[in-house]
Amino acid sequence: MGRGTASRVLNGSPHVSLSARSAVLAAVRDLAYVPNAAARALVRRRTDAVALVVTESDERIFGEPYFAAAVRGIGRRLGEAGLQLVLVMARPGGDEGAAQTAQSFLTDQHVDGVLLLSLHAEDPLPELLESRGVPTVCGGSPATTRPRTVVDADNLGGGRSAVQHLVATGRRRLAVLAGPQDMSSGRDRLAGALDAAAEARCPRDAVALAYGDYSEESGRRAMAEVLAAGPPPDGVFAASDLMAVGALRVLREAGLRVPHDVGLVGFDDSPVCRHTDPELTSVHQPVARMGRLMAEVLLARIAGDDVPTETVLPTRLVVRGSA
Amino acid sequence: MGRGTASRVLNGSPHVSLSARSAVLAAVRDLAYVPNAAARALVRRRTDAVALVVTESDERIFGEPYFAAAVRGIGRRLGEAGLQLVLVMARPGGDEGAAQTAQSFLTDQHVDGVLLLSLHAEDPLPELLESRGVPTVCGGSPATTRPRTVVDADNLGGGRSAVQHLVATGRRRLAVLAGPQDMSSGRDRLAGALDAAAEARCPRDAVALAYGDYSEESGRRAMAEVLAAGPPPDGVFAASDLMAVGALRVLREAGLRVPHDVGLVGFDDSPVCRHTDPELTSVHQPVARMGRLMAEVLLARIAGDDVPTETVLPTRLVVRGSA
DNA sequence: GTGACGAATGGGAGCGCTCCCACGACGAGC
DNA sequence: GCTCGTCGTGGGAGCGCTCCCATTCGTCAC
Repeated sequence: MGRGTASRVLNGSPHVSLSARSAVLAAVRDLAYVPNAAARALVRRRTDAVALVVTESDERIFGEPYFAAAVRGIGRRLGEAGLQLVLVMARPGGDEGAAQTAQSFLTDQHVDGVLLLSLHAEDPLPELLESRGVPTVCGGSPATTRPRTVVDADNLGGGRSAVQHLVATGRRRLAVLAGPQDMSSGRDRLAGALDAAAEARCPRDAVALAYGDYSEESGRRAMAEVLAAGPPPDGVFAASDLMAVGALRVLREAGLRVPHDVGLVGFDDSPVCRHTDPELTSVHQPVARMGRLMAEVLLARIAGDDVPTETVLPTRLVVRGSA
Repeated sequence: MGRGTASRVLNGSPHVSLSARSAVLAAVRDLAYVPNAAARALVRRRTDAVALVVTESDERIFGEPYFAAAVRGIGRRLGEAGLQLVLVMARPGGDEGAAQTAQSFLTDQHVDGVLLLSLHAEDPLPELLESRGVPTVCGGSPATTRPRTVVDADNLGGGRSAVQHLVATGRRRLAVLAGPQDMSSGRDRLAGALDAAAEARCPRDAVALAYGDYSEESGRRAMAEVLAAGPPPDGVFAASDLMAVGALRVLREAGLRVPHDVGLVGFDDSPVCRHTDPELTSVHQPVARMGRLMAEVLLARIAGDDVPTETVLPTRLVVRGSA
C-alpha cells in the first residue's frame, strides 16, 4: 500500500479501487491515524483556514450584535467551501508582544486569507497584510486611499434616509449623535445625515452635533452634551442603536417624550430596537449578507480571481415607534 | 550564510555573532522574507496557537458578557506565553460539513491545545480530542465522568449562597429559575439552591421551579410559568443575570415590586446588574480568572506537566438593591 | 493473438524549516 | 609550540505530506 494511494483515499480522489479504499480506511481506524496539517499545508500552500480579525475591545466585540451577524454570514459561506473560520482578537489595549504574536500568526501563512472588520483609521494591518501577499478583504473602508478590497454598507445613504425621515415627519431642530470619526462608517453616516439636512434647507450650524463610539454609554454622553448646549432638538439621529438607546434614556430623564417631543432614529436595526419603549426606528444594514459577501470575495481572491475593489450593499430605513 | 545561522537569528539564539545577525536581518528586510509556519510546525511539532471552542449559537456567544471576560483572561495568559488564541465557533445549528471541518481543524494539529467553554452534556468533542491526543481543558465540567482537566466556578456554593441570602432576609416562598440541565453549571446552581432551601427547612416541593437556557427570553418565560402555577413567590433565584432581568420585567408587569414584594438574585454579576432598577443582587464568579487559569493549565498540559484534574474557583454573593 | 489504451498503484522528489553534528578558528594553559 | 577547550558556523537529515511520473495490470478492438 503506497503512500500515494493512501493520500488519494484521504483526499477523495476517484482513481482508487474499492478494495484499496476500504483497506486504507480500516488502517486509518486501527492506527488512529490523524493527518498532519502542517505537512499538508507545507506542500499544498493552503491551510484551508481563514482568519477574521476584529480590532476592538472584547467588550465591544461581545456586546454588539453586529459582530454576531457578520460572523454568521462569514461562517456560512466559508463552511460551504470547506474552510474553517477562526476569530483573532487584536484588542488595541493589548501589549506590544501580543500584537506582534497576532501579526506573525496572520502573515506566516497560518491562514489562507484574512477578513478585517471594524477598522480604525491608523490600523497598519491592511497595509502590512497586502504587502506580505496575504489576501485580505476589509469590511468597511479603511481610511487610506490605497486600492483595497472592500465590502461595505451604504452608510452615506443610510444616514441620509434617517434624516430625510425626520425632516419628512416635521422635525426641524435636528441633532446628530455621530459615531467615531476614525472609522469610515462613522464619517459616512454623519456625512449622509448632514447632506440630507442641507437638502432640507437646514443650515449646517443649526444641526446640533456630538460624538460617541457607538456604545450606549457614549450615546448617553452625547445626548446629554446636546441638551446642555442649547434648546432641545425635536429630531435625533444616532449613529448606532446602542447610542440611540443611551439617548432615549437621557431624553426621558430630561422629561422629553419620544416620539411626541423628539423623533429618534438609530442605525443597525439590531435586536435591541424591539426591546425599547417605544420601539426604535432604525436604518437596517444587511450585516449577515455583508459577511457572506466578504467571505465570497476573499475566496475569489484566494483562488486568484479578479474581484471588484469595492462593493457597497444597500441600507434601508425601518420605521417603528420612535420616529 | 548557512540556513542554520539564519534560523538561529530568527529564533533568537544567543550563539550568533553580531555581524552574522545583522547580515541576516538585512537580508530578511531586502527579500521581504516571511517564515513559513507550516514548515516550522512540521519539524517543531508546535504551532504556538491554541483554539478556544465555544459550542453555542452566535447570538449567545456575542450576547453574553461571560464570554468576553473569559476570552480576556485566556488571551492575556496565552499572550504572555507568546501563543496566539483563535476562537472557533461550533454552533449546534451548523450543518454536518461545518462540524466536520471544525473537528478536523482541531485534531489535525493546527493548534497545540484546545479550550472548551460552555459544554453541553452530549458534546462528543472532549472525548474525541483526548482520544486524538490533543491537550484539552474544559471550562465547566462535562457531564461524563471520564477523567478530564476541568476548571470550574463553585456553582454549587453560589446557588447555595443566593438562596441562603433570600432566606436570611425573610423570604419563605421561594422560586428557582434554573438553567439548562444538560450543563453542569445549570445543574450545580440548582442543586446548591435546593440544598440551601432544604437546610432552611423549606421542603423541596414548596420551592417553585422552572427552567430556562440562561437567556433573558427564557427568564421571562420561566418567571411567567411560576406565576401562573401558584401563589407568587417572595424570593426568586435566577440561574443567570439575563434570566433575572427577564424575570424582573415579568414581575413588574404582574404588579409585584422588587425588592419590596419579591427578592430577586441573579448569577454572574455581569455588567447588566448595574443597569436594572433596582440594581441586581447577584452571585459573582471570577470569569476572567477562570479564563486565565484555563490557559495556565493548558499551557502546563502542552508542556507535558502533570496538572490537577479539577480546579474550582470560589463564587461570592454581591448584594445590591434587588434582594 | 497482438497491440493499444486507460485505470490503479507504487514510490521518488521536494515543500521550508529546525535540529544536531562536525568542522574551523581562536585563545588559553602547559 | 602543542594540545585542548570554546564559540561560531555550515550543512546533512528528516519532519509528513502531495504531486507526478513510471509501471503494471486488465480490457477491448481488430
